[in-house]
Amino acid sequence: MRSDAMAKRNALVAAARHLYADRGPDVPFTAIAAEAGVGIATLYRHFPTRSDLIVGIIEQVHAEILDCTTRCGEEWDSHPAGSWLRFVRALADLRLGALIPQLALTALAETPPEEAVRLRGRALGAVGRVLDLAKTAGFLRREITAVEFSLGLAIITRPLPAIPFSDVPSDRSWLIDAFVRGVRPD
Amino acid sequence: MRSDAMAKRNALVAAARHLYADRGPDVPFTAIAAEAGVGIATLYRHFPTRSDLIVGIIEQVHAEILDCTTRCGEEWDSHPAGSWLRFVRALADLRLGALIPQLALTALAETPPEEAVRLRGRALGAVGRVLDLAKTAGFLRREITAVEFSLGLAIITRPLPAIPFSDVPSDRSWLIDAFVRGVRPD
DNA sequence: CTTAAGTGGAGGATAATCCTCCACTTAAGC
DNA sequence: GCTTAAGTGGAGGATTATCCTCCACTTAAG
Repeated sequence: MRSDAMAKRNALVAAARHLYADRGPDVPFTAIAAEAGVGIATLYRHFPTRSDLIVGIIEQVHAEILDCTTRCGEEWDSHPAGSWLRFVRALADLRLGALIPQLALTALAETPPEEAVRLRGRALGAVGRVLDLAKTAGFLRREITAVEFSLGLAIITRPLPAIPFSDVPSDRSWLIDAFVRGVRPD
Repeated sequence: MRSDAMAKRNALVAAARHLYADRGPDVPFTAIAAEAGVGIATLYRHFPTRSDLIVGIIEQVHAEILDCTTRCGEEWDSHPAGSWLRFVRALADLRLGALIPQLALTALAETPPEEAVRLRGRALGAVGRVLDLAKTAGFLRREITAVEFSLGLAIITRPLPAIPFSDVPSDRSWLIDAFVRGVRPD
């Protein structure tokens, strides 16, 4: 693949991820191409279908999740409590919630992209290993599974549509902290 | 208003509320009319614009919120802890989250319907009064506001699109319970 | 310099919803 | 019953939006 083509491919994934989070699952292809600063034909060349594009995003997110779990595993022994909090916050920062409708889309596609399913499985496994550490350390109730935990975090970081009531807080770190406290054993 | 007209109006609000929760903010008018078992003309007669329909839903939800706060206030003195838990769960059962995109829609409308703004204010006030009881009783951190609390509950009860991974749990009461624990003072 | 990979964006094809219009139905009062 | 005005259904033209192909043009890389 030519180097300029690769750069544009990456720009497209980034643009798509950003717009999906911002505007929901129906962003027109033209908007994604425009955001990436390329023509529509380029988008179609790299990602013939929406599914292909979403798989591209999932690959990127998958790599970031593995980063989080790896870093957490390395830090764990020296500062378990700090590691745990950082891990949850880092996972929250990935804004997994923005992907919820996209995951639904891929899963509902005629041909469920097995690449996406594989990556999902690996990410859940890695998160599960961190959760085991947390359970042993007493930071997390034993009955909470990796799917539940990740989905919970995704739900509370899911982007809201713009709600122009001035009193609606945009910062959600208090909710994430409440989540961390709420999943602790009594 | 003729009695049959009134019945159809109510059916339309119920149908719209149900479909909005199920299918998101873009449900076509034809689907709402069909769900309510009436013709499109009837929908347009009662609710000339989408905003009117949404205000209708908000009126219904508003009444239900006041029910919750009133009941909670009456029970409070005999069983504070039980009242509090029931209140939060009842509020969660209203699935306020399903309204999030609709609220955004009304607020973004050219003419923000002041009726909706008024009802929102009253509901927030009533919830705030219950939260004050809870703060005094030590169930809730003092710094959490009525808007934050309601939004938090809305966020965690917001409907997910259908995600056909068999391991995704549909029950969310564990999240609500974690929320209740998470908002307690240390 | 050559050339094949890569690109842009106009525009026809397709799809979906909106919302009006008017002949028909029915509740409710007499 | 009968009258009548409120209420109703749903077909279909108007409008809007996105999809996705096509081909002449550009450019990286040897």
